Amino acid sequence: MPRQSNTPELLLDEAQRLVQTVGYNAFSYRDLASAVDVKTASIHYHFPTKADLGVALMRRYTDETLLEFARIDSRAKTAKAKLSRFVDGYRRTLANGNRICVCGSLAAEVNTLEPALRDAVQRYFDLSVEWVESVIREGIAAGEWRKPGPKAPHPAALAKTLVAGLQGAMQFARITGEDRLLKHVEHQHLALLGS
Amino acid sequence: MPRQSNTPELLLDEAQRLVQTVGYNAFSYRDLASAVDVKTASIHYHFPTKADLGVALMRRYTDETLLEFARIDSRAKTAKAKLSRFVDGYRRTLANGNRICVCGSLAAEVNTLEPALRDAVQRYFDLSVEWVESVIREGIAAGEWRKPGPKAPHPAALAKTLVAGLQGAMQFARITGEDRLLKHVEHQHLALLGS
DNA sequence: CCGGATACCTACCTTGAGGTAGATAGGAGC
DNA sequence: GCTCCTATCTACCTCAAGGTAGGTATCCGG
Repeated sequence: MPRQSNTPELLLDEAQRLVQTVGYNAFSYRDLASAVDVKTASIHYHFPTKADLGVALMRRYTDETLLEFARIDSRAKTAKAKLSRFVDGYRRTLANGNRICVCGSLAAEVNTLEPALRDAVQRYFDLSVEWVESVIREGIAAGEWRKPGPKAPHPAALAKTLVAGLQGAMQFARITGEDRLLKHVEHQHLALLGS
Repeated sequence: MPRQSNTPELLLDEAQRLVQTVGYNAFSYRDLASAVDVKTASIHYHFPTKADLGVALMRRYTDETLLEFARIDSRAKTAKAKLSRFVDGYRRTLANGNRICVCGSLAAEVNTLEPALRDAVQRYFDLSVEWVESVIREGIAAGEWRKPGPKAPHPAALAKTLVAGLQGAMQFARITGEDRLLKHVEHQHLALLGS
């Protein structure tokens, strides 16, 4: 028995997969147990309650997303390229077994979640919108896009509709099989920005 | 004991409210029973299984929506006015106790639903998109909006992103408290149409 | 006024949920 | 070699889920 097992990570992997495919309320410790091949009591050892597991999952998911933002910031040259990579993350998620965003899934059940978990979801959306908005402002400052006015909506509004639109598009696409929807959302926002 | 009770309707009312606030998997026959003040066995009398209740709910919800489309078609003069009324329906839903669309809620749990229920959700989205697309084509034909081209996306794409965007916006708005998001989505689509 | 249908009830079942108590195996440090 | 800690196990608990069996009250049509 190793002093440090990676069981918690394996459990979070499976929990994330299940949240993204069936939802938070629809999976049980038994599901996790059979997938990772441990007993449910062992899961309670690592995550005393399901809310603890949910919070741990959200922490990891948020950290990974912030890391991804940093990666995009350092590697993509233009604001347009940054947005494109951002949307591509959603596309890859959907392509990976018809998953949707963890927070898009939790958003639908938000009124059943522990406050700590609900707060984590809200924080994730806030961070996403904040980053997207900064990218939009950067693109405007760099002359890639036009300034807000009668034709171009404000960056704050565009950032929110992009994030919300992508979440909705993933759920919609998963049901209808529509595979170009995320691209449409991206292109429409680019068009509104004037590029 | 009346020969025809309205218990089924009351049950569907409460079931709909619960789907829109906590989700389909998060409410039980006990919840319905206590709200409508009957016993769970009576609910099984009207709706033998929960899937039956879900299907009945979707039938009613879809019928009401189609009726609403017909009302809009007969009362609104311009295509722009039609879209405005359409979006206003979502706005009213959200204003009514922070509810989201029944199908937006079910969409997140779609992989846990009985096939019949899943089909009903897909049909709802198909019907919505179909109607929105027809309104957009009507607006273009009437000269309200510009034809699809390099600047204006195709009606089919716009219809899908509008429906998906509104679904995402409702879920996003419910969490963040953002109240102008639906308007933003509407205005952005109008801008893309050139009005 | 009686038969049958409707709409409800009481009482119960099985399953699976989250969670707990306490025992056990095994590597790390003294 | 003993002890401690980590990680896991077996065995159990309570509760609530969806669902069923069978009874009963009420009303309507004949």
